[in-house]
Amino acid sequence: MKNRRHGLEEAGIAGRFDLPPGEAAELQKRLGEFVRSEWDGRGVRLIAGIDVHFPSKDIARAAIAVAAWPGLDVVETSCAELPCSMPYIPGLLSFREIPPVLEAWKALAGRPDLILCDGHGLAHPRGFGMASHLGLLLDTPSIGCAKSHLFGSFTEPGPLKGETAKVIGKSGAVIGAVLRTRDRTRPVYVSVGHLIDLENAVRFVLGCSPRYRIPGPLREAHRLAGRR
DNA sequence: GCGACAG
DNA sequence: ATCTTGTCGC
Repeated sequence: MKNRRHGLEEAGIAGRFDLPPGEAAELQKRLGEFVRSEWDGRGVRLIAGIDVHFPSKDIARAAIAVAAWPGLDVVETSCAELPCSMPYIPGLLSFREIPPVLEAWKALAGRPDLILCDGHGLAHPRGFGMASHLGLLLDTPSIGCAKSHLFGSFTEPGPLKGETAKVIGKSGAVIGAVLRTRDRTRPVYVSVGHLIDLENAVRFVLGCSPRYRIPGPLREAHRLAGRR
């Protein structure tokens, strides 16, 4: 776990999203060293839900929905489109989806305190999923909230809202949580992105899901990025 | 070698 | 992710 200064030194390569698969995977391993999984207790007022849609084979459209916490009213939105930098390769999703997200983020008037990502964070083959990649680049606390499993072993959580089960990595460490956000509905997969711990990540995802399986901000971003 | 594989 | 309406279940 290196410090921010080293991160800045690697900024040049850190901003590359069109690398060959092998190089992208190597970069993930290096950048993963900068990820912090501790929450500093900062106050949260704005949560950004981020999602990316592909209106055509080679166009990526990102949408950000900024919601107030804990009320969840959407206070701002932003969208941006860019040509795809890479094809979809399991484990390298961030290299395909982050470019337009960075554009949409720049256009935001407010500065979100927390990012909710449609994908995994530490629960990833190299411990550096999209939520971690984005959180590190934006130096903002981030949470991975995926709709399906990618990496690690887990058991089924109980059937009621709020029940969880651990996701265990190759080393035996807890790398994520399977969380039921609605009674008798498929769970979501929560993991640390950056600058937060798993317990708080689960707490925020649950707090953002008063009614539906998908957290409000993510649901809204998905709707904004989708077909028009 | 075989199966798994975020969006 | 995308191609796509109605329909079954809580």
